[in-house]
Amino acid sequence: MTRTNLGEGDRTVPKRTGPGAGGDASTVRDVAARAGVSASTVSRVLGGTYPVAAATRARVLRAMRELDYVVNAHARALGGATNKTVAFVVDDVTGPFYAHIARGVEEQAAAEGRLCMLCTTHGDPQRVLAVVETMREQRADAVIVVGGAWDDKAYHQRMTHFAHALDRAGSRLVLVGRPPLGPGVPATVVDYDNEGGAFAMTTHLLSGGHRRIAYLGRISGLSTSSQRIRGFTRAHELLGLAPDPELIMDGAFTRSYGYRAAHALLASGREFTAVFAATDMIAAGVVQALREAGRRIPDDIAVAGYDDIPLAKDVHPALTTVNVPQEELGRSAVRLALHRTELADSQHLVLGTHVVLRDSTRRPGD
Amino acid sequence: MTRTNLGEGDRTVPKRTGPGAGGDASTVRDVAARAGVSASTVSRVLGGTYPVAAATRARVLRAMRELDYVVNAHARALGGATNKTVAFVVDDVTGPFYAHIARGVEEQAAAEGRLCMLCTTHGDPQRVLAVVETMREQRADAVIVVGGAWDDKAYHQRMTHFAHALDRAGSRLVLVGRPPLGPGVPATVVDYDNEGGAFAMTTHLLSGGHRRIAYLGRISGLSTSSQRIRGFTRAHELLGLAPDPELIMDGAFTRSYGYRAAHALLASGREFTAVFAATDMIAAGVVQALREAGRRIPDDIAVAGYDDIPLAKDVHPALTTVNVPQEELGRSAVRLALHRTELADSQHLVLGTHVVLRDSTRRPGD
DNA sequence: CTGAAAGCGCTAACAA
DNA sequence: TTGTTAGCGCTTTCAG
Repeated sequence: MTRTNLGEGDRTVPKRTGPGAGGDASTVRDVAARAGVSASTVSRVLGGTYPVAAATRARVLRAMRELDYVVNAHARALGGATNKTVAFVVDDVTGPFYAHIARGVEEQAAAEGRLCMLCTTHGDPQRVLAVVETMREQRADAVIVVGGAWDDKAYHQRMTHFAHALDRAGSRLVLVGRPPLGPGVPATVVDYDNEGGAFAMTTHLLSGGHRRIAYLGRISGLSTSSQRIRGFTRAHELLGLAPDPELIMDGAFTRSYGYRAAHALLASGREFTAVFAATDMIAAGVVQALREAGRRIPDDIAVAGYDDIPLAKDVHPALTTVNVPQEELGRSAVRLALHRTELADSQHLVLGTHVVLRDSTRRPGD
Repeated sequence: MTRTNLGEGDRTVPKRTGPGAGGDASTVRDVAARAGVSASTVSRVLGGTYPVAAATRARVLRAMRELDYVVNAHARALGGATNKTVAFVVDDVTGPFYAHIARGVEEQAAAEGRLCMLCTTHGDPQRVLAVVETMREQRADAVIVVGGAWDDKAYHQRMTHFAHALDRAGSRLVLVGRPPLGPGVPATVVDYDNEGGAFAMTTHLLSGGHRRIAYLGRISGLSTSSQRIRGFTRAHELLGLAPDPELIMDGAFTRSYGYRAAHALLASGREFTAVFAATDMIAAGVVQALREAGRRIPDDIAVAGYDDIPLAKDVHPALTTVNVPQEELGRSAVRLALHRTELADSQHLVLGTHVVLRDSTRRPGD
């Protein structure tokens, strides 16, 4: 409450250069002085990787404790090239899908002795570019960018440029859930089988007897979307069928979009017996809309999602969905970025996906 | 695919000191040389806050572009005291509650021109301590710690120590959703009205005619819990009632705990007409268990949660809960840490909470 | 085993 | 308006 300006009584308070000022942390030299050694010796104790007499080391350690010394990470980073930092660039931490990838990234980073910088871009390509640039300034060991890529020429070029720039600086660009930038571009890609998942799910629905399946999601611009659509279409074709273009609805990856689209679909009078939502979030909106309209799930209409976020289990009925190994994506991203001895300069890892069967597509009798 | 080792053709590739090596970014001096000026001039162009002849500036800017120059954030931070960085320490980004606070922190940090470092501690007090120490090394402008505090003497002392150490270094410790460390400790506290929310919710249930309300949550050790219990109890006392200790179940803040506890409660044969879950996560588990047991919500048993995470709307029936302004908590934390001119050294901000009425407690006829 | 000296890349006096 | 000179705190040769 009241400030004790009487001071002096405080233990372990290091030298106060000027009165009142902040930013007066103690340095190696302070420690050295107190321990009666040179700065280099203190540094050697800090590093640990050098022979120092036990007695000396003890004196130094004590001095450090007494002065409450902590190294200055910046000074340290200035000498060496790296900051022991991994940057994580994502649209929005609030989405469970990204949050789980973030967890994987953070955990692996911690396991590898790296700190994790988090930046969000709110779906703005310009901000992605800006943020990656900032990470170059920070000399991050790796820059991990998650989320759909934009089909924009200039954007693509800038990212390619960053990939080269980071590479030159001994760092690494990692793209998670995005298509590669192209051959020869030094970037690691960690992806999951988007098309395969969509294919498997569509096959599951078709084999359940569904013939008119609505697809709800964001169609254009995002690479993720086109892959899922391709799987959706391919599954149809394998049975000599073709999806009805009228049932493919373009929108956003949000709950509210699913809600609105489902209502619109019902209002349109178009027939359909199943909905394949491009994300679980969309599916949750769909479920709500169908329930409000008095349609039973899965009896009247089956609903399937994509991603397998925790929400899928909370929706009622529980959502059949495509599992994406989110945490593993994050972990792999860090691991590959930090140890890229193995493969060539352009690594490309694709993790598997699989259908998780729950109640929202269960046929009566199953 | 194949590396073009023919090189030399590459435009804008800066000087390569040794062959093959990484970490050869260009520096102010490189730029200066190329632009035919001194390093200071380049620095002035970088800073912007200093008169430089238009022609000179143009030459410098061009040189920077040609060399693909980016400042070294560490070198810059070494001069000044700060890294323009805010640290965010949290149990687990995967929880929606924390994720939303994280979003607030990240957004406000970005708005204030700060980068955001993310660290997770997985409920381990030791890791909190370690992480805060690391953030001291990073010279973060602010260290924001979120989540329940532990009633541990040594832990408390260490945190108090860090508060002083950070303060001395011109930085700031911010505690979000935790009790203050004590008077005179230079830390900012951003909290929300835990007790008030629990009180309001309990009052709501009592006024709905419920007399035997079960409370499920983590009771011991965490400050958050005891405050909520206090509100729960106080609401009873106001009506001359007292909660039945048999209905207060100690566990964890997880979905699976809610699920297990609800089943156990039913199996125990104890009577109750409402469940007040300490978090929405717990409530989700409770809802599932009750549904499995064939109890109707809210007709047989009413369920209420706490936090108002998005999940509350997805559960069926939608969850009555206590809204906590998560993003605002995060934003306030950053804002207060960065501009703490106003109040005394020990700031304490308490944000309000309020009951959000949904279906899970709706009485027939409401 | 320890100290002295140089320098990482940048900024900020102090001159010119 | 611009250049010169000194460090910021640490690591790291190179001597001793």
